[in-house]
Amino acid sequence: MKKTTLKDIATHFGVSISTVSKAINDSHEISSELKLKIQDFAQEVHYRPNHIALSLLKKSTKTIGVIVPNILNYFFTQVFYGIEQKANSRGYGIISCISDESLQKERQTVDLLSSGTVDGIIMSLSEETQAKKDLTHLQDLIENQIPMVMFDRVTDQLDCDKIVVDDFEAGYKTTKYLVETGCKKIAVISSISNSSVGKLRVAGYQKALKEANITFEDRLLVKVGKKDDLQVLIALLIANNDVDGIIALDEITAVDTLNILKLKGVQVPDEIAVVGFTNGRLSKYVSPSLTMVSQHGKYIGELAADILIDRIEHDGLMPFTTKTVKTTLITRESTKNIP
Amino acid sequence: MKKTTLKDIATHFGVSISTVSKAINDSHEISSELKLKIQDFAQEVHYRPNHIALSLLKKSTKTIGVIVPNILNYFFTQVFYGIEQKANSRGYGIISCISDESLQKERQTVDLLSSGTVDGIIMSLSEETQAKKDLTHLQDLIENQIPMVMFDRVTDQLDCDKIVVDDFEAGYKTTKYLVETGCKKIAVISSISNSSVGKLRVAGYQKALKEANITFEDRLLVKVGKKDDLQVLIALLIANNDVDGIIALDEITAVDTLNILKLKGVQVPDEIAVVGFTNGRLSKYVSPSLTMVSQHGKYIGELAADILIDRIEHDGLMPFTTKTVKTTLITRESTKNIP
DNA sequence: TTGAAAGCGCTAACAA
DNA sequence: TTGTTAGCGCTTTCAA
Repeated sequence: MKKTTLKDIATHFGVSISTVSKAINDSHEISSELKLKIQDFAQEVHYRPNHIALSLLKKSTKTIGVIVPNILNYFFTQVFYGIEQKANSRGYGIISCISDESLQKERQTVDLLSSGTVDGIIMSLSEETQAKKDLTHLQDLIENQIPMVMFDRVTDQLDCDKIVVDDFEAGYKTTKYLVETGCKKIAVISSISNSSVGKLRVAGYQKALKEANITFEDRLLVKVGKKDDLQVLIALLIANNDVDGIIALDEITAVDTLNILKLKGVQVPDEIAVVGFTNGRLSKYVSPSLTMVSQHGKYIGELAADILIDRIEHDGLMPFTTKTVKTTLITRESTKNIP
Repeated sequence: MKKTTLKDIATHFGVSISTVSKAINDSHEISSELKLKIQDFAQEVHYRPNHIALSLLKKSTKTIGVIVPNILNYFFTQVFYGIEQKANSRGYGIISCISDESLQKERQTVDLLSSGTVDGIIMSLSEETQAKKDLTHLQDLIENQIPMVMFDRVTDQLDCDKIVVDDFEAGYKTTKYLVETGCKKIAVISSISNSSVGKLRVAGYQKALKEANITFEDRLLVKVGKKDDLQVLIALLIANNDVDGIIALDEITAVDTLNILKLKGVQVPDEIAVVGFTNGRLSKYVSPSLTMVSQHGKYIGELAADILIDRIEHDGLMPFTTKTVKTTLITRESTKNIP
């Protein structure tokens, strides 16, 4: 038993297709008697209007495309969740793509989405895209007038709505907090040193240092690559026995750092305080539990969906906006209290 | 500048639409001269065939629907990732829905997907659906001949391909392992006691007990609900000072249990060993690191996608199969070694 | 080598 | 109150 169409119903009743269409859409043009019969029958055979046909006709698919670089990252999972929730509540489905931090896959994905499949796109740039600064695929998108909102990993090169985390302020705030709790030598461990996000956090960190009259030292800015051994880098970092605070720019690094410190017999937070970014599931379960910067992923997702759908529906020659979402510092056991 | 269509190109060259179509599809029917001109132009204006129109024509959307109960659960995230990867590599997009453990949302979602949007569906039942045993929405799906593969939380009531984790064996294996490391009083803490999955794990646990000549005690089977206080339940459980092993049926509960035990000054694993289900990110970062049962989420996702796409493409009156994926016990510090 | 026409499933303007 | 027609963008016979 294949999908029932209007035509099937029409022939069944010996009426025209448009009559059935109208009946099913409860049009006043149809006699209530016929309408009832048709509606009952439609129910019976589980008639569902073909979404594809409607999309073609209306030139609107009621779905939005979402491209995230990495779904296993809790922040992105949260954003994704927020988007799904909000989109759904506003009657949109979402087709989701994971760029896997790869430019090539991002391109392929954009290609797929730009062929009429979605009414708009929400995305965050892949690492590779940010590194290589190749945005042609996205420029095409914008030329083609496909509404897009970018979040978190955005770029100035593109004209569209954006939502960014206030990473500068987050870096600033975090550093300032550490300073206030008495830290004098604060290091940063970054696994994302060539992303816009990473740079902003470091800039905020530097500003806070300056305000506290602490001179920035290059050796305190630790960049870890995929194949670097964090353990070695940290050993090096704390060899002088002077570092008393560490800011890790992602959750895993934060937890790793914590464990390495514990392993080395360093007291956290008394000897070294630790703060991490992304308030995921790990942070509150380790001990000592980690003070973290929450980026409010779910909220960002909801916001992105709202902005995109607003633009799709009321269209809009509204100017593009960039919303900045402030982070929240969630203090736990890995930092000392402000005296 | 809106989307270019075949018609636009046709009028631009003063030829017919079908000519353009053929030219773009590199048909031999068209003179290579014209073909080249058209292809070049198409390139220039970024022509992309409208995916929706093609779907309507071909009655195939090249996308599959995925319904997971809860994306914030690491196991599901992993499965999701596996599906995305595999589907993508086979030329399919995925439209994703989160049922949020709610029957109503699952129904709504199935509704959306069954209107021609997808060529097939991969899903895991929501908690509520399993509890209420209301499967009418899914029966409709199957009647409508929409290929579906269920994973993890499946049901006997539905005739389709299935992938299950060997939860019985996992429960058995885990318990047996604890017994072999010397545990005599093994408790189970279950947050999913009315799911098929939970029941199977407990059954495996009971079998292992029996084989070890340990009588099953009801008080050792702790069911925790959403609003129960785990701390109280555990206090109660270990009041007798005889429990020496705990199996937690999900990751969060495992970590919580571990922390509560540590808080109470219980030595893990010496006094009480702890094993948890779902080898997510938490387990290896807590200390002592947790021995966990890995369900191979990503693999399950890939498998599901493969099975579904095979069925979609070679169609198939092939009989439905149920694949069972064995779990792996990843031993870490929270359990003792087998002597 | 090119084009006309039909049709995928549906809606909407217009006729009857 | 019902039906006819055109058309969304595309492919595919079949005819020219």
